[in-house]
Amino acid sequence: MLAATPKQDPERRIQLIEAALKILACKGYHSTKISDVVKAAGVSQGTFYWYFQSKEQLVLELIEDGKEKLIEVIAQGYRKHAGTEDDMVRSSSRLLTHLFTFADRNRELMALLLIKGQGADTPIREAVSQTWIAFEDAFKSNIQRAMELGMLPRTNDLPLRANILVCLITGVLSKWLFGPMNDVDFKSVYAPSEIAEETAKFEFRGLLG
Amino acid sequence: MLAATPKQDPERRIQLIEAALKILACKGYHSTKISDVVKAAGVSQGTFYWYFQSKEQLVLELIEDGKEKLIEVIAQGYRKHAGTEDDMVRSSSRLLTHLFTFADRNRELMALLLIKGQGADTPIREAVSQTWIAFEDAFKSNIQRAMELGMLPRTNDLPLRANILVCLITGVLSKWLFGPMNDVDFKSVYAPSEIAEETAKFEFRGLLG
Amino acid sequence: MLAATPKQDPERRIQLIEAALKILACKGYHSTKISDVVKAAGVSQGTFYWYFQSKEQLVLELIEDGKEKLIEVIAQGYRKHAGTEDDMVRSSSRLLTHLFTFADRNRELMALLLIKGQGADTPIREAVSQTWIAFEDAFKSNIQRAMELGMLPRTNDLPLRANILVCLITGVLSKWLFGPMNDVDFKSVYAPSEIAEETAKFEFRGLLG
Amino acid sequence: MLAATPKQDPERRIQLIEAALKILACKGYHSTKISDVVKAAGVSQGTFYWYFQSKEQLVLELIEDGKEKLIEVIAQGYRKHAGTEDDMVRSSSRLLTHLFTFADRNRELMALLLIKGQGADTPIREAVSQTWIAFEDAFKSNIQRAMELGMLPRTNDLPLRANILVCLITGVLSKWLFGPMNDVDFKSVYAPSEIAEETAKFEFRGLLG
DNA sequence: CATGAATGAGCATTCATTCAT
DNA sequence: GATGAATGAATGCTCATTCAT
Repeated sequence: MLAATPKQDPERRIQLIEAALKILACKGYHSTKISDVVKAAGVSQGTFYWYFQSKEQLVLELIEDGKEKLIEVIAQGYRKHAGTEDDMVRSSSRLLTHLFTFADRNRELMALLLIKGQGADTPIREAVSQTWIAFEDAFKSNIQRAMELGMLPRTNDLPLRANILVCLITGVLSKWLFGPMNDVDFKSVYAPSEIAEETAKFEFRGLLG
Repeated sequence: MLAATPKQDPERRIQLIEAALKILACKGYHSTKISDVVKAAGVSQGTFYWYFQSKEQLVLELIEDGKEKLIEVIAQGYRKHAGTEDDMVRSSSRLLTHLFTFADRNRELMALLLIKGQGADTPIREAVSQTWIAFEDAFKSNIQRAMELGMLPRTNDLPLRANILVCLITGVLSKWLFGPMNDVDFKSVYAPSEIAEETAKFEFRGLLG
Repeated sequence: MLAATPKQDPERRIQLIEAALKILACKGYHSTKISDVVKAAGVSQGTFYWYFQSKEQLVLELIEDGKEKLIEVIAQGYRKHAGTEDDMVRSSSRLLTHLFTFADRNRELMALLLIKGQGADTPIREAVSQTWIAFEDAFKSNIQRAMELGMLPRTNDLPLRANILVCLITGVLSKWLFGPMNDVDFKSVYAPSEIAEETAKFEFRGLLG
Repeated sequence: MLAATPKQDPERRIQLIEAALKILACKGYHSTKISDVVKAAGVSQGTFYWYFQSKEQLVLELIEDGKEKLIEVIAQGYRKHAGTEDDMVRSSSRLLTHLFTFADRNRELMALLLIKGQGADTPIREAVSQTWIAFEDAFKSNIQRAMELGMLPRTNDLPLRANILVCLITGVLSKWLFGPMNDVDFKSVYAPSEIAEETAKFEFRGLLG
C-alpha cells in the first residue's frame, strides 16, 4: 500500500538530492555510500529513508527529473518554417548552445546520465537508456521536420541518421564536460557556444565542412 | 621474467577470462562477483587467484589487452598517398568496417571499454580513459596526415576535430553494438560494413552529405 | 574532537572489549575471530565495526590502555627519601604487590601483553614492545633514584640492571599468572603479596638472600 | 595406520627445517606460510607434505628437538661436590655461559621457544610449555643439590625458587637475544659470557650483590 | 519528523592441504 | 619421490536498510 508521500521538508529533500548528485557524479553509483550522502547533507542516516525509499529509488528519481528537463531544452528547437542552409546551421547551433549551456549548469546530472549511470544496476541503466531514447526521439522529429521542409536530403533511414546525430552530440557533450578522464571538475577550453557551433557545423557538413 | 608469475594452464586462463568478460560486460564491475566467474568457468574460488592477482588486476589486464588490439586496428588506416574525396570516404569506410567488425567480434571487450568501465573504481576508469586517449591519438595522426596531403581543409583546431570525430565513432559504436538499452546481446539490423559506410559519409559530409 | 568518532554506547563498547580480551587472552590474536567476539558479546557482526575500526585497531587500543595503567602502577613506587636495606625490600615488595594485584585483576590484559601479543602482526608486536620499554624505563628511574640515595651500589651499567630486573619481574608475572601452560585461568597457589615479597627478596639478595 | 616414515632425503628435510625455522622465528606461526617455506627451501609445495604431516607437526617436531638439546645443555651443570660461594657463582656462570652460547647459536629455535611459540595454537603452546617445565625441572635438581650440599639456604619452597630463577633466566635470555623488539636479528652489546656472569651474580646476590 | 545504533547478508581474498601426473 | 595446479572452507570487513526512542 503506497500511501501518499508523507509530509516532507522540501529543503531537506533538495539538500539530500544535491549531496547525492554531487557524490554520484564523482564516484558513481556503487561507490556512492548513503552514509557519505547524509554526512554531506548534514542529516542522519535514518532521515534519508524518510525522504527516499531506497538508494536506487533516489537515483531513478534523479534520472527521471533529468530526462524531463533535457527534453524540454530540445523541444524548443522544433522548426516552424523553411530556411537556407546557413539558417539551419545557425538554428542548430542555437539549439546546441542551449543544450550545452544547460549541460554545463547541470554537470552532475549530465555525469549521471552520460557516464556514471552505466555502472549501476539494471533498473537504473534502463532509466538512463529511456532518457536517451526520448532524447533521440526529439531529434528525430526535428530532422523529419527539416526533411519535410526540404532542408535536408530525404533518407529512408531516418532512425539511423538520428541515431548517428545523437551519438555525435552525446559524444561531444561527454568529452566537453568531463574531458578524457570523465572528471566532473574538468574545465574545457571551449565556451558552450563555441563547442555548439563547431558541433553544428560538423553535424551538417562533416570533416569537409 | 618479472615477479615470478606462476606457471599456468593457458586454457584455464582463457576460460576464466572469457567467463569474466561475459559477466563484466553484462553486469558491470561491481556486480560481477568472483564467485559467479568461477562458477561459470567451472573452477573453484581459489583457482581464480592462481591465475589473477585480484579482481581489479584481471580487469586492468583485460583493458590493457583491449587497448592494444584496438590501436592495432586503427593504425592500419594510416594513409600513404593523396586521393580524391571519394577515395577518402571509401578509405575511411574501410577502416571503420575493420573497427566495427573487430568490435562486433569482441562485444564484451567493447562493452567493458565503452560502457561498463565507468562503473568501476578509479584505477580501472583511468585505464579505460587511457585507452580512448590512445584511440583519439591514433585518429589525430590520421586526420593530420590527410591535412598534410591536402585532402582535408586545414584547421588550427586539430584536437577538437579529432575529438568530435572520436565522439561520433564511439557514440555510434555504443549504440550499434548495445542498442538503446546498452544490452550486450542486442543485435543491430545493420551489418558492420553498412554502419561503417554510413558513419564515414557522415564523418565527411554530415547530415547534408 | 579527532576524526569524528561516532557516538557510542559505552556499555556496548565495554561488552565488546571484555569479550574480545577474554578470547584474545585465551586464543591469541590470529585465532580470535571477530565472529566469536560478537557472538560472545551478543551483538551482530556489523556492530563490532561501529565501535572499532578494525580487529587490529581494537587490539592496539587495548594495549595502549594497558600500557598507561601499567605505568601508573609503577610510577607510584618512586622513592623520595633514603632508608635502610629492609625499608627498600619492603618498599619494593609493596610496589610489586600493587603490580601483581593489578595483574591479577587484569589477567586477560596481562596475557595479551606478556604472551599473546607476540603471535600478532608487526604493529601489535611493536605496541607490546613499547609497553615493556616504558615499563623498563619506569624501573630504571626507580633504580637510579635508589642509587642516588646511596641505597644501591652504583653500577655503570644501569640499563643492564634494569633489564635484568624487568626480565625477572615479567618472567615471574607470566608464570605466576598463567602457570606452566600459559593458561589464562591458571590459579596460582600464591597470593599477590606472597609472590611479590618473594620476588622482592630475590630482587635484592638473589638465591643467597 | 602410521607406516614407517617413508624414505626421505635427509638433506631435503634439513633444508625445509632450516627454512621453516628462519621464517617462523621472524614472522611467527600464523604468519609463516608453507608457500614461503618451500620457496625458501627451493622445493615444491607438495614436497613439504612428503616430509611433514602438516605445518603443525613440523613445528611440534622443531620444538621437541629444541627441548632435548636445551635439556642436554643444562644437565651438564649438575653439581657433584660442595664449594665456596664464589665457586657457586663461577659454576653457575659457566653453566649460563653454555646456555647463552647455545642460545646464541640457535637463535631461531630460541625465538620459537621463548617468543613465537605463544602465538600459535594450543598443541604448540603446550609443547613449548612442556619444554620450559623440563627446563625448570633441570634447574630444580641443581638447586636441590646445592641445598643438600649446604651451599644454599634451605627453603621449604623449592619450586617457587626454581620458578623465579627460571623466570630470571628466560627473561634475560629473551631480551639479550632479541632485544626490546623481539627482533631475531637483534645484536646485543654483551658477549654470552658477560651476560651470563652478570646474570649469575644477580642470581645469587640480587641487586645488592 | 529525526536520530543513529544495530543488523546481517554478501564479498574478495588467503592458505593449508590434496592428488593426478 | 617430486611437482604445482586445484581446492574450498574460513574470515575480516562493507553498507543498505531498519526501528526503537
